[in-house]
Amino acid sequence: MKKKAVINNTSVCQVRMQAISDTMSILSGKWKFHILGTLIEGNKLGFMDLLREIDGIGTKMLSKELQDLEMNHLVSRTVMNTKPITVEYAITEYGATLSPLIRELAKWGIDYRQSVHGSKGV
Amino acid sequence: MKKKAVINNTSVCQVRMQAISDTMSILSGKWKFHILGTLIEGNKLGFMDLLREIDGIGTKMLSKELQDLEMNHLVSRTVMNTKPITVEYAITEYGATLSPLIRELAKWGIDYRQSVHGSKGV
DNA sequence: AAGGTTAGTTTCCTATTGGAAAGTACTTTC
DNA sequence: GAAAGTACTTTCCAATAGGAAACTAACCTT
Repeated sequence: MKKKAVINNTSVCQVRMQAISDTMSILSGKWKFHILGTLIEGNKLGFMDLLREIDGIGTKMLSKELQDLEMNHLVSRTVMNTKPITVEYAITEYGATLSPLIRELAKWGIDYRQSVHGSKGV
Repeated sequence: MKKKAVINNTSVCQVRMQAISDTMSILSGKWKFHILGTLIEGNKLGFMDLLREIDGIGTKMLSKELQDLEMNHLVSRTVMNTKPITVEYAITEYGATLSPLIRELAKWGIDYRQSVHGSKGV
């Protein structure tokens, strides 16, 4: 008698799995959450602002990740006609729908630190 | 006059950034959320069960990711003394604290699909 | 003309990720 | 004794991710 997978064979679970893959592929990489988080905090930031805010990121990654996020309509890019050209990056209305997710992410990380340092060993 | 980073220089934001890094490093990789999601759905699953449930994963990755999750106390591993040895993997109480995060992740992914297919273009 | 600011791009290189396949080890069933 | 099931580990390889540094390019200030 062959045992069959029964727990996640329902279409509900298939959809759930797919949904998690979708979200993670859009938000993949080391910097997406940091960029989004920063833009949610401080609306409208220039390229150099972001470079300064996000500790450790380089121009290549920042540029590439911003393009990804723009392509997915999570971030808007506006070229201003200022003296030395500046660009304003901002979170879009759609991008702002990620706020609860990012809040959960940060919340869990903070609780994690506390559970590790507060009591030793969780 | 040098402009300084002002938006995220507060300790609150530093902590937030660190928290996001922590969470993401613990849950990094292609499969962690899938494994956790599956274990949250169906409590207590064997290695082979997980292999069948999680579409596309191989033995190497499943084994490695389970070890990671076990090390972080998110998943428990119990060797049963059955005829052909079986191992029961289950979500821990601590691992279950990730439920809201995973729920948000899935929710956003589902909404994303709808926003792309429902109306074209977000 | 030199140097600084903005906003990137390009190149080169290394480290990590992750998949396929085969191997290990033990036990039960045919 | 051969096959099949459990649960892995190991090896080998290819693709991707990501960092450092240099470079482009336009404009302004001194």
